[in-house]
Amino acid sequence: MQTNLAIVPPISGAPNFVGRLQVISTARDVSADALEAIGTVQSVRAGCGLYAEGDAAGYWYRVTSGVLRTCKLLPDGRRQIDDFLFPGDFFGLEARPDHSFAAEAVTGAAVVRYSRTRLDLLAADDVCVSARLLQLTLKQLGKAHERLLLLGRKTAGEKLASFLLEMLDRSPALDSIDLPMSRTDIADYLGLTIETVSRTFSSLKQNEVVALPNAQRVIILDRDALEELTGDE
Amino acid sequence: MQTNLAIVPPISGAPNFVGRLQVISTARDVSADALEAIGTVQSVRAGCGLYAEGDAAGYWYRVTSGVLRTCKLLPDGRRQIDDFLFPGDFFGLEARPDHSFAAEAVTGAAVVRYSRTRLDLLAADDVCVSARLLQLTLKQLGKAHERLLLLGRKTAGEKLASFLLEMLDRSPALDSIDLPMSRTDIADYLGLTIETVSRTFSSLKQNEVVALPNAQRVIILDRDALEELTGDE
DNA sequence: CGTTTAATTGACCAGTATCAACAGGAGTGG
DNA sequence: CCACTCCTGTTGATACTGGTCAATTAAACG
Repeated sequence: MQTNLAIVPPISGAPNFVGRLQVISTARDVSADALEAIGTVQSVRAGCGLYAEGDAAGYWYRVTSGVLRTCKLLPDGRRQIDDFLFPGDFFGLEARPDHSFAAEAVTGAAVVRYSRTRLDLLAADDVCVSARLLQLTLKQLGKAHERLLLLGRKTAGEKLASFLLEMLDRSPALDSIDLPMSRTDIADYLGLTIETVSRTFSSLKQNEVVALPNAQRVIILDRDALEELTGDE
Repeated sequence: MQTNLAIVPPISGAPNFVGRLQVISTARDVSADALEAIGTVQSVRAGCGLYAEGDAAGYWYRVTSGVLRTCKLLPDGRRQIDDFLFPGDFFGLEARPDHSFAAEAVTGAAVVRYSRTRLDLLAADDVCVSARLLQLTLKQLGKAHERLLLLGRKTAGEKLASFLLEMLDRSPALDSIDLPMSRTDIADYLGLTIETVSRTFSSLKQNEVVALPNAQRVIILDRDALEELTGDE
């Protein structure tokens, strides 16, 4: 899917770590300026890991381009994707000293990373920074709770409908989506198998709720129907 | 199960709101003191709601006694319990101006509540407070992610084993649990039905992993076996 | 083009849900 | 004190959603 996939192994079990660093500074206000001053750019190839579960959580990240995923694994290989991360999203800040989940690039991606210790110093100094961190974390918590309901109580059809509307929200287009992730990723995000995801897509196509010119592209034909199908009224 | 259940309707759909207020102050350090100074005690009867989904999120709460639950509902009545809250736990802080989930008492309970606006003022003033808020929120986020894996990828047996070990951690005893919540609550916490929860309990009893003198009491006979059964090694 | 990988589709199966009956306590009233 | 009722939990029979295994198609890459 990506031109560089052949160079580095895109296996999620043991991802490669690739990066190149460079200082940037995109000032907006005082605290944003202070924050940007400690950030360095890092790029990750498609399929590569940024960090693994259990790695030291020394940095906090913001996506500048591309898409990443955070995920957890059970010892027997079952996987749960916690979140897909799009440009503008933050991730990697955790309560414990090491990461409780892995972060991997879905497509080629670039992130800005901030040293956790310097971030803590900044937060200790500037109330605006700490308030912003809290706000962002609370937003993530709210999203996680929404997903608990999805995973615990929704049917396959409701899960996929919710997913498509979520992706549509993040899509530049109003009525179409270009899915950057594979069916396997979607399945592991929704707590389903790839076959069920595929079948549910086919059913949406059959019922003319969406059109599927190819596996990546989704054209929303009937947004109202899709919203009905989410289960949350 | 509770003596006052007959007095107030314990229906989760439309919970009653009962409370009584009183200023307290349990100082430890400067910021804890400042925090406690703005807290008021409120008590909630078993089965009653503290707030509903959609209510203004004007307060932040800490449990002092009893057990509560936070939950979300789908329009057709399906319910997902986000968390059970025990003494010492905090809840109710959210990104948006109103609550995205309801909070209800499982048993008779007492909470301390802090005005959100006064909390924000305190956090803006005292870096210790904001750091503590962030730390607590990050811890909650970590727990939510753990639960995503449970709901998305674990089997009924693994879910119940994980649940029992979680409850054991919070239990005063080392090898027994007194479950404060009903089978329905456990089912809605684990994304199962009450029948499956009951059957899985019976199977654990059959295999002599636990003993069940009555529906509330669980005696752990084989902790190692229970840990094996969680799926996360 | 041939090769490889991802996605779809089909047949069948299993885990969990659903529906229903039954058992065990707790509270109520005679 | 003993039925009687109500409520919660357990157990059984059966159904169905979604999983598993396998074959096929489609797309990507050299």
